[in-house]
Amino acid sequence: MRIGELAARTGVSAKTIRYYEDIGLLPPPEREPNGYRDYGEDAVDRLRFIRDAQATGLTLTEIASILELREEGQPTCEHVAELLEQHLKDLDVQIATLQATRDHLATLTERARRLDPATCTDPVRCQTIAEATDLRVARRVAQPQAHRHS
Amino acid sequence: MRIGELAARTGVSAKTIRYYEDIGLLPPPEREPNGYRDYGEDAVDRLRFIRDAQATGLTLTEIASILELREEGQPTCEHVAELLEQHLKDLDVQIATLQATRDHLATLTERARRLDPATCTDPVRCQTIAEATDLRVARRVAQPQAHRHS
DNA sequence: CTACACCTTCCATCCGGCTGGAATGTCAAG
DNA sequence: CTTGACATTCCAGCCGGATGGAAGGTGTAG
Repeated sequence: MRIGELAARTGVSAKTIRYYEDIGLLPPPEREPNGYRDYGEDAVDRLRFIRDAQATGLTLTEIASILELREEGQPTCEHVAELLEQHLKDLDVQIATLQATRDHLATLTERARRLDPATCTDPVRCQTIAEATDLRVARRVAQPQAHRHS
Repeated sequence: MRIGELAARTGVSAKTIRYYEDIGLLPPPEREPNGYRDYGEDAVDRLRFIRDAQATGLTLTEIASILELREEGQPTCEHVAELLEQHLKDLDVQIATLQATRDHLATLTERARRLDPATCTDPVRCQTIAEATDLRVARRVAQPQAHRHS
């Protein structure tokens, strides 16, 4: 498939896909005779894996190492294994923190809800927040396959 | 207390504390006659809250809005409440995703561990990863109060 | 033919979140 | 008094992770 289709199917922009290739996160795909990139099904999996791993807080560089390990079935390096184990520990901590902060936020939310919502004095700020929220959701939540596709 | 002590007690650098003040995340503290910032105990709480909230994926701008809500007991804006509720939903999704990816990574880790660790061929990369790991831990995990304090 | 969607590369820019460093001030200890 | 640790402001730069846009090639449909 071409880059556009891959983008549509993963929710990752063509721009970003090329960028991932540049930084070594995606292997250079075959090219059609005209020079267009030609991806196989595996690229879809790989991109989804990247998105998920990214959502857990791994950097793109770290993800690249993991993918190397995954694809070669080879230990590129002892440190990759350590990285993974460390990250697992981090994840457990993070999950716990999330739960705790979730509760904290829940309290605040309740309070917010009990107060008069008509006193919005700063529409600019509000707008900013609304946008930020959208962005955050878009960038962090793993898209199954459907997406608002401009 | 002065900025240095606050930094030591929270694990947030003095530099970063001033930066937070600049962007409105921390209220400008009192000043000693000599101009030095003079913080109260609440600053410690506030910084810890910021770190936790940040660990859940909120941006600093979003955190600023929440803190405003928290401190004024006022609904700055309807959208802040929406932000919080949305974020709670996000958190639940995120926690689930983390668990799932955690398992995925655990599998990879096991695989990594079963393979020969002696074949490390790319020390530069390894170094990078090691550093990245340190950074990641430092920046994301909420410090209780102890920390490796350069 | 030409319009149009789609692809290519390349280079610049943006954003969030810091961080470094210069130039200067304050103050307690030796 | 000077030295040293700490503080101040201000401005520049960095990193990760993209994103924008120019300038151009391709290929099918009308």
